[in-house]
Amino acid sequence: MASDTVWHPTSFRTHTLGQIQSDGESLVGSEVTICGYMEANRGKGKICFMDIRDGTGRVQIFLKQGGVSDEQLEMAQGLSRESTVQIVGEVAQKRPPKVAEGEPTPPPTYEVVASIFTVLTEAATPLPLGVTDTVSIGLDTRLDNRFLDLRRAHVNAMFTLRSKVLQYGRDHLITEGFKEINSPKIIASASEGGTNLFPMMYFDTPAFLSQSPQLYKQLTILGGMERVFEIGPAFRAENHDTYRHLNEFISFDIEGAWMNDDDVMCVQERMIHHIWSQVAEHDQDQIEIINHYREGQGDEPITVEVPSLPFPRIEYCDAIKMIQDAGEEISWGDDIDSSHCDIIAAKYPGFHFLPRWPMEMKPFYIHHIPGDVGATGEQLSRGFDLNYGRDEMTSGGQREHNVDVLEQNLRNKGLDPADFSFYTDGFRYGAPPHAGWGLGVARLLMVLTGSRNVRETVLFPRDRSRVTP
RNA sequence: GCCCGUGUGGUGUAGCGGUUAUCAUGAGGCGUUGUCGAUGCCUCGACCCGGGUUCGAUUCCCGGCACGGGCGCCA
Repeated sequence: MASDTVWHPTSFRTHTLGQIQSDGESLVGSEVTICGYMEANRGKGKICFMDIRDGTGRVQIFLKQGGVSDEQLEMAQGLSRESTVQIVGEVAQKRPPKVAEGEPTPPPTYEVVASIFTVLTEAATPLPLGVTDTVSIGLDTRLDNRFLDLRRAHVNAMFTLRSKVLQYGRDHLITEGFKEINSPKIIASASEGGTNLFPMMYFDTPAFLSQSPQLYKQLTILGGMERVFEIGPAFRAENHDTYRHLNEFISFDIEGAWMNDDDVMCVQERMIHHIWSQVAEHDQDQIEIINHYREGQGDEPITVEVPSLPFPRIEYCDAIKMIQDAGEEISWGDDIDSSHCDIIAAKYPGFHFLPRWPMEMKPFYIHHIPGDVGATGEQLSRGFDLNYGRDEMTSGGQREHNVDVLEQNLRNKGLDPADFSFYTDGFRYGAPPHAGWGLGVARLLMVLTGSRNVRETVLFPRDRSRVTP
């Protein structure tokens, strides 16, 4: 729980469980009203111990005959796990658990001795998945029952970290003068050829779900906003089905005026450095929760290693050579696929940029400097990727700001400039050189949390076969 | 879309041409208990669907569906 959070009392509780854990000493003897999910209950007969959990922590409730009514005691003892309860009671120091000879005495912890016990809602049994059970659970079962899966400590920690990552990234960009924007997600035409779009009807007009804020963030730059960013959804109707692809994902996008590809790569590495530093400084508790779970599963613990700056830059030409030297069949102009990325990742296991891709492989809006050619004399672009290990995190680059070149690029891709007039018109009245990138939030979270599947880091993932819940 | 694999209690698993279908977790009951991975005893709960081979199929074969892994695709 963030120490600077102010938890105001609500109609249902005077204190959070986190407050009782952390401020227990000063609360001893005072009456509190608390709420939570019942995680476990022990004891029959004259007493009952109950562990309850809310979004901030866990506390033990002690119920005894005479302390609460017999009816309430019986209800507590027979209550199913994950039922929600409300307790009025007095904070007390827990009796320390028995420790083996020679073991250090644990620090004092606090419990609530109940005087009024109320069941808010009773959970059905059996649970579709055990919130505290140690058995592992298939991802499909978890996603079908995400509302329960999310109650598991390490899953909750993952999404707490996700929130923090977005917060730190946002904070950093704001300190560099970026302003947050929102662009439309219902669009009339493709942002470019290639990617498949989800079609829809916008009243009587055919329309699509947006695959990228690309063209809109550029129009905002042309409008003089100088530096902008957006955290929003992108939709792609691709038939891919892998651990790292989804059909709806959250993209962290920036665009800045008077910048080239090198400049925005620097923005990106500073931002990632800031996020990792902040997590390492403030969120070790969440990392430890995840590691506690990983330990139980026999997985290596994760560590937040703040990457050093600058990130390595491996230009496309050098990457191709590196792959060829490893004995792979690849030639200039080929895409660098996952198995090739493994070769690069062997030498550069962390974050690394891959700048200067061939112009013919990049979309029409990417800038190129005429005469800036690769080893084979082919035109290079000012587009780049950011990878972590084998996985692509980001695509970015400097954008073409000359409208004549832009229209020629469209024609070179077999597209009709007339279809993009809503976009190209923005360049006719003075356009600053500018650059930007789009970062996959879920993929970044995979790196941070050690997840092996992107679905783990998305609350309700949308893949080729899943639209519910 | 292609290739490979898997489908067994609520959950996660073991196993087999004829079994009382294994274990863990869970659920229900009784007892004990300032417990804390509560505990002792008892009980409950499963072979994805359809077809075929066979005296007999959860097991073998075919099809379907679902899921997993890999690839392709992908700003």
